[in-house]
Amino acid sequence: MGGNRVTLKDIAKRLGISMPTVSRALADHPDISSATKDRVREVAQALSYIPNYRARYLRAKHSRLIALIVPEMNTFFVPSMIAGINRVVQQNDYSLIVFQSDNAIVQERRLVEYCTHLSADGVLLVLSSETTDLSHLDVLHDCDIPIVLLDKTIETAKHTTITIDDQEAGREAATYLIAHGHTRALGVFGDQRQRISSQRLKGFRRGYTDHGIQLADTQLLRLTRLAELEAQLDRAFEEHPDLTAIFTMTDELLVRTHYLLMKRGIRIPEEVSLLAISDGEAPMFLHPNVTHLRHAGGEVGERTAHILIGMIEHNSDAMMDVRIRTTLVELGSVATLP
Amino acid sequence: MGGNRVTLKDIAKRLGISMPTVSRALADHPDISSATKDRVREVAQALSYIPNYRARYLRAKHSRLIALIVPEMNTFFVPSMIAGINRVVQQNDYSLIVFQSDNAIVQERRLVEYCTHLSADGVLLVLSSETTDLSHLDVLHDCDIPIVLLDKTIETAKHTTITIDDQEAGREAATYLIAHGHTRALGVFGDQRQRISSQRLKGFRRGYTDHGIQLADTQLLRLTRLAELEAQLDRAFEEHPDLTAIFTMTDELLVRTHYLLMKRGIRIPEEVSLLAISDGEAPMFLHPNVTHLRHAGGEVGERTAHILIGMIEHNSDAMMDVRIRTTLVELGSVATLP
DNA sequence: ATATGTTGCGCAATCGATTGCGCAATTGTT
DNA sequence: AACAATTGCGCAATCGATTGCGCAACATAT
Repeated sequence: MGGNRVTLKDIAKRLGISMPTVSRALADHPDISSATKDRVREVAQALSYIPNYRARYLRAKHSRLIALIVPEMNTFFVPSMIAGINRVVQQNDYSLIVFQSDNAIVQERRLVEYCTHLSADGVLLVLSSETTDLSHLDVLHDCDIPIVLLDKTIETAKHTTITIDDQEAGREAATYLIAHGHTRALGVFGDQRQRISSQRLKGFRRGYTDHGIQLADTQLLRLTRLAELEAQLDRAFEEHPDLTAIFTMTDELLVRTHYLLMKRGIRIPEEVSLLAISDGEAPMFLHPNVTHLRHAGGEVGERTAHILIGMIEHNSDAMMDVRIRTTLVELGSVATLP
Repeated sequence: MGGNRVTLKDIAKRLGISMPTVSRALADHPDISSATKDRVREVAQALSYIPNYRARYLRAKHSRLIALIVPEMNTFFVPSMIAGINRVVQQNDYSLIVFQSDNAIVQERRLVEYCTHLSADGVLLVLSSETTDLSHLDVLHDCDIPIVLLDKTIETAKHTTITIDDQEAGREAATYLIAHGHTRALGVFGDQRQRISSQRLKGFRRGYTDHGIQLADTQLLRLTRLAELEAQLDRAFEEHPDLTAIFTMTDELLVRTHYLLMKRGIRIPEEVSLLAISDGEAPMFLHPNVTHLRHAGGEVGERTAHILIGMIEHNSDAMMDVRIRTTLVELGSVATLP
């Protein structure tokens, strides 16, 4: 109930001047005398005036709003990625608004459309696992809203994407393990319908073949659901009782694999070494700390945000395909074999 | 560049009818003949018309937008809480927009104000650790925007809050440990300036005194930063070499405590038992699985969202103070002493 | 045939802030 | 003193969609 919001008109009436004058005074326009500006500011303060952004941005073409759509707020990676994005977005006087698609294409579509409703100035999108084509992004293009795909994407020639070089990271993992004598290893990967999973697997396998080692299919776990991990791992241990190392392509897989190793009473790294692609958080609270290829969410977020803001402000629609390199963090989970 | 957005006027012009008619046709207003409606819908489709929400909600008083402000996207709890909120929000045809205050009161203030700019219909707020009074929420009240505080709050008589019964949870933890013979225990708590920390500690201590056991101050760790944990834990083990159980008040503290126990080579639960208040995720990837008082983020989120939407739609400003009960999940980390 | 009711649509105002243009009052120039 | 330039401000239009009201055209009632 209570008094409706204070508007420019209220301030104008109170001072016996016109709305435009008040508007310009608050915007520090040179046409307005400083005496008037002071009086306006004082009254605005007293009435605790709050500008109506809907009205303001009805005229302006921009909204200074950047939207981020993620499949879900995962435990790992996503939080730090959001933090990184947020940092850059705020430094540039934009506001970040975060949506969650619940890994459902229908919701992703709905949210993308909603971004146009809000007239977001730009959109950051981490694709849902259901997304197989990008035609639902056309509306954004119609509205001239730049978009950047990050982390989880699919192949595209039309949109700017920012990922790590997944294949290269997989290969590096393999090379590292081989360099430490682990010729009999196991790789744990996610759903192969996702580019991120298939690329990392591909790189990992190639890393081994490059050194003349063929990995059997049973050495490359492909999980469609996390729940399958235990059974698949059991089988792998049965078929390859002599394996000396395990590589996991994400933190989610890492913590669960680590758990299952503990459960089996396997000592790390004495009996089995462990290597992961990781955000860097989980490796620090697992014992021993896990050697990993660091793929920092914060950095990905920051770079992505910079690029999007560049696109917004320079109105550029040049397509880019940025690959962020991972860095090796050596901790205590990989043993060197003779 | 390129064609600006399609507006009602474009559709009207194309059909030789007026804007209001188009508007009403799209809104399925009874005044409009179904023949006209069909033609309008067809053209709207063809031109891929997208309504401008800024303009629409400039007149309407509401925006169907609900804002959530969290200190940070933590690894634990927050993600599932957001998921829970999102579920209810969407069911009720609102959109959730998430902001992050980075645990800074200045940003929290800025974001609260931004909610008024956006004319959000309601605000959910998890207080930053720096927040000690709630005067910055007055602007929301001025704009008649209902607000609900959740999870991390401070004492307030003015605002609806939803938390778990922190003190009771702390007491239950103590009671459980005592019931299993753990008379010499250690509690690990966060910054005591936060209600959530002080209440849980208070309850835990009281749980022990209720059974005639006085806990020494060195048995109640109060961390202002996570980095202090190792040193404090070391000291505690020195002073209480005979302790048999550790309770951690959050997941963050749990995973790090678990790590430090592993590092010391302490076996759980044979040598030291472990109990936590937890979201339920971390306990499943630590070995052995950790017995905990379940404090599910999803449920908190859902209930909170329901309450806020109720406030929005019934325009009620009745103050509530909801306490959600935790449930005990017994896994393998607490031994029964003789 | 006149009065009354209904159907379908348009006019104009409105939401709150911004902006191009014009105009009066003041200051400066020669 | 006459003219030009500057200063400070207001009028009115604008952004895009919505809504109260009015008004034709047609159907129905008496």
